[in-house]
Amino acid sequence: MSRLLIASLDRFGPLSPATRERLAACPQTNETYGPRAKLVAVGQRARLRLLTRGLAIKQAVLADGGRQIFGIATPGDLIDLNGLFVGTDQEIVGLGPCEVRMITAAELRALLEHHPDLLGALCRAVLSEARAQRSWMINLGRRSALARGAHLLCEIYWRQSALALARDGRCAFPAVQNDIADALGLSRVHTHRILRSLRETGLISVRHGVLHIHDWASLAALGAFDPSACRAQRDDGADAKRVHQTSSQRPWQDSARGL
Amino acid sequence: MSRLLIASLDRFGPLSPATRERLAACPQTNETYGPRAKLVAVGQRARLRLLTRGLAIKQAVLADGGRQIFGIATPGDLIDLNGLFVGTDQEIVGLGPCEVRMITAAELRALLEHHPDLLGALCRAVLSEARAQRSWMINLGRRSALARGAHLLCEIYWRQSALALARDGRCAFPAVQNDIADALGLSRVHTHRILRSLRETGLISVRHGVLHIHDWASLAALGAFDPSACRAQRDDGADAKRVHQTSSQRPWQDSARGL
DNA sequence: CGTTCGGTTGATCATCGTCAAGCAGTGTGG
DNA sequence: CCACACTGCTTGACGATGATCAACCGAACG
Repeated sequence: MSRLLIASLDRFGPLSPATRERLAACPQTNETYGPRAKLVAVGQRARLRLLTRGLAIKQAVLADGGRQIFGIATPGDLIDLNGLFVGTDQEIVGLGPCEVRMITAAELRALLEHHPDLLGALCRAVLSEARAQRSWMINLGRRSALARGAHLLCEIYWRQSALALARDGRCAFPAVQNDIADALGLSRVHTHRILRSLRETGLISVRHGVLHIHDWASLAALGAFDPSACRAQRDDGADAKRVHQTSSQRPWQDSARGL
Repeated sequence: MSRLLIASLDRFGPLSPATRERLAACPQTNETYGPRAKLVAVGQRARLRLLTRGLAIKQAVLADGGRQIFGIATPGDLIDLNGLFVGTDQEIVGLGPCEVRMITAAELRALLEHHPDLLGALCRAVLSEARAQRSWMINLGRRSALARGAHLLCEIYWRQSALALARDGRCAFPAVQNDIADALGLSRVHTHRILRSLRETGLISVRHGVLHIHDWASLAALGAFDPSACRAQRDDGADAKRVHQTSSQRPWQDSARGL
């Protein structure tokens, strides 16, 4: 039952059949978390933790008690890659209820030793995360508060939409205003005003943890949202011409239904 | 003459002797750039470009003409890792005059195919860059303009200090105020005021491309600077107990002298 | 000698943070 | 069933922070 993990890794580059078989034979453990649970703590080492259900935020708590959110994780994301070689420096906290699938640390070590193409896939995943971080940085550094908010909501929706977790302009977003503030680098009060403004201009509404985007075009324009920054990166080098990308598409959507 | 490249990679985890030999046999080309030259353009693929002299900034130019700087590169940094599998999304621009050493794309491809531990080192380097980006994000999102400026200057100095490129509170920093503004997410005018404030309180001075830090303790406190976020990450796993770390320390300082 | 580039300054205004208070929903214990 | 606390949302008032506009200066350079 490890199709999920294989498919998620396969997004980042073709795995060899041998590696895939070896992964399929890996014993995996499943964990279910309630809302606001800490999925990965600072200092933990990687165990190929795969988020299979729910949304999670990547964050750091600062010495002064503040918090900066670095990004969000959606189903299919590996959330502990930062701990591959040294302990993680960011923690992962679930927004709504979450499910995580993982293998053992020993298993991961053995896998990495014998299957170099797995390391390649992980490397691509890390590069992809770094790219997402740069997009987030642009949001923090170069946009007004209103545009930042619009961009964040676009990303939330777009990423879930790519996983078939969004429909009719609606998707899950069980964050409180405090979370949004810490993601945008704004104060709690001002974040509220931003959201109200977006609501009053008819662009969005948020209720009961569900984000509803009424006017995608205007919201994307306001936030200068560029969907291309969200795509996973496969190797477009020598063997880029393969087209088995759509073969095992989105196998996690079954287990991810029902927000 | 490829000791530089090997040592720079070795920072990120022990390379096998075989890989090291293979790297030593690699033909490398050297390039010299004048100030403000573009070292890596958007869309380029990786060729293991190693910055051997000078400072460079990692940046993106936005659709509206704006610019966000994601970080700075110092000698010993691989500046095109983002292009490992797909084209880079960030460009690298030299501040002062720079030198870059690189291998051919074909060579890199061959290396990666036959030496999995090299991919491991690259993966660590990418993880390290991602961590630096998160530190940068905290600066953008959670600190006041003054603290942001102080933190940036601390990082500039600290990183060069680790390479023996700083002495007596002085180090190279040939950036114009516009660069600093785009690094901090501030306007040009306000950046000037920040710098003036730091100067008038006796913390720093900048003249002729040389940063002079008069009061490190106060500057670090003001910027909440945490040096631990700058260190390279070796594998602290199974084989962490090795102590040959200081063996070939900082071999690039010879070629990096004379800013 | 004019031009360009970068630094510098002041004035003014918009944005955003802080403080303080009230409100609605939810759970809890008496 | 009702007080009570608690959490998160909402609002207003005020002040601090930072952006924008405009102008000037000095050095480097053709």
